[in-house]
Amino acid sequence: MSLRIAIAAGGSVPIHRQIADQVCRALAAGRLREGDQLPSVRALAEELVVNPNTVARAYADLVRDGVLEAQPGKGVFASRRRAVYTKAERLRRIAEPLDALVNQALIVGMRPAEIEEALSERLRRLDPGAGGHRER
Amino acid sequence: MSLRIAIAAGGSVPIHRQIADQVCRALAAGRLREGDQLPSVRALAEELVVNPNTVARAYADLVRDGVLEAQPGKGVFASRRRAVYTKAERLRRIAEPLDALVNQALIVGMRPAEIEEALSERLRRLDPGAGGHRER
Amino acid sequence: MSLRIAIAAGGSVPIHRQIADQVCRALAAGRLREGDQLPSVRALAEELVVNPNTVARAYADLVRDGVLEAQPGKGVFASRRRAVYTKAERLRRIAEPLDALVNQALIVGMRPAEIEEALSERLRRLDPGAGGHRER
Amino acid sequence: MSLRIAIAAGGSVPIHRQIADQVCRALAAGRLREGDQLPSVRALAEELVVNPNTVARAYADLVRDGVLEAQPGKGVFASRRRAVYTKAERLRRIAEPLDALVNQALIVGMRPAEIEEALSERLRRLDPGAGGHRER
DNA sequence: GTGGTCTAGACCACT
DNA sequence: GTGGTCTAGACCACC
Repeated sequence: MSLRIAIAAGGSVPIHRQIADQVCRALAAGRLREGDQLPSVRALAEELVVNPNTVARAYADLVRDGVLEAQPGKGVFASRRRAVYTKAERLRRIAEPLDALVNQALIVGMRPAEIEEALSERLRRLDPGAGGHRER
Repeated sequence: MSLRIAIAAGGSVPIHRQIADQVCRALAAGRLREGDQLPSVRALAEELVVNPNTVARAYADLVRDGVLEAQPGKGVFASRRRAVYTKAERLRRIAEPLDALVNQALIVGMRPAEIEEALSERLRRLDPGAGGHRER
Repeated sequence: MSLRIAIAAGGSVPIHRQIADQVCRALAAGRLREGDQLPSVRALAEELVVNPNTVARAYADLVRDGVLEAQPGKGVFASRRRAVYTKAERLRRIAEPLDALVNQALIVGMRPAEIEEALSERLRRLDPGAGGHRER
Repeated sequence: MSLRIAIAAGGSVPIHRQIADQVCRALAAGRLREGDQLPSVRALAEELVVNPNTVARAYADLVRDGVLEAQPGKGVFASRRRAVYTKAERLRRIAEPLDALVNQALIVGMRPAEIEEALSERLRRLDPGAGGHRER
């Protein structure tokens, strides 16, 4: 399965958010294309060893945001209308997590160069490979 | 003394975290210097229209991280000696917000180089001159 | 599972600190092992006849120090990977209780050798034959 | 004056406790002998740049414990009846700070050998000469 | 006046 | 059910 979703149970990020994020990333990386059908709620829940409610919640959030489309009786599909942001809009949308990162880094005493290095290292480990978080 | 702390009530970020973050930013920006006294728990609580407990928690968290020092009966002060972690521990402590940033950036369609540029720009705006020299 | 936590109400040590300390001791003594689930906040609060907030604070402090891990909706668990400080930071973090011990020992008339012996004896009683650190 | 009291303002130990502790240590080290007169509350307060109330509190606590004796109109003197503890009693009296030290050390990840080394180092930096007049 | 602790009770998000 | 947050109000120790 090309979704390659990994759940990090130890962290503080809600599981439904992790699923939603990684679906979006699969979409952005091209592993999931417009119109593709996603695994059923129950199938994905079983694969991830997670409560079906949690998967349903993730799908519902994405449908609400227009990322996915639900066709009752058929399944859930990647939406055909993908949002495209201007550069300014992209920057605005990452402003909050960016601030959070910088703040936390300053608290633990990191210098700017070290923060940039940490980001580079993190991006290097991305690839089309599995989703970011370590597994437990 | 104006720390210019603003609370975003609607957001999902806890109030005590918002306070702590903005104290750190004031420290990093030089608006708050080592040894400076912070507003009292009660005063800041009244100014922000927030429960004193919430401010106390923000302060307590920063004291635990070595950013502030509390002298009961006197007040709370910006610490001189910042806590020192090993590099591995520093990385561990920013892993979560770093992942959050990368996730969000990928979702909105940013490429690695653009993410790094956004971070650099953010850091440049933060740094008042790297060593105590402000105002150029 | 019995953590055998006992609260000394009359003393000057805060309750949340007593709880945190005894969780650490259970961890060091092997009564609590990595990955084990701890009693829920509400359950432990009821058992100790203490406000849930107080237990929550003890748990939260240990989570911040990397001793425990909290999974909202699931429970609190003993962490696998302990926080790592530099040696200097470790010394800084025990400086205060170390001074308190030496002060008290000198007050009651103990000589250095006797203090060291008391510590050795205390450590021996703590570590039941685990002739070293535990590794994963 | 041979009391050589030093106040650490940054720590969490109350100032009156610091004063009382160091009077006891001066007594244990022989720098202060039975029957000696102590500096007046106001004199010591001025010397330490501390509120007189704080010094008075320290003296009062020591009088209550029988370490000092107050002679109204004359001053405060080191008590002639110094308590002598059996070894078991000494151990009992340091049990609490000893536990606090061990707990904190375990939290920050120190191994037994490292804790003992830290104590030795701390003791080495002490005033030598219990019962003598040796000054540093 | 200051910070620190504890209680009580409420609400939220997650599973 | 779980943990997390916030409010309200009280009490304490310290300076």
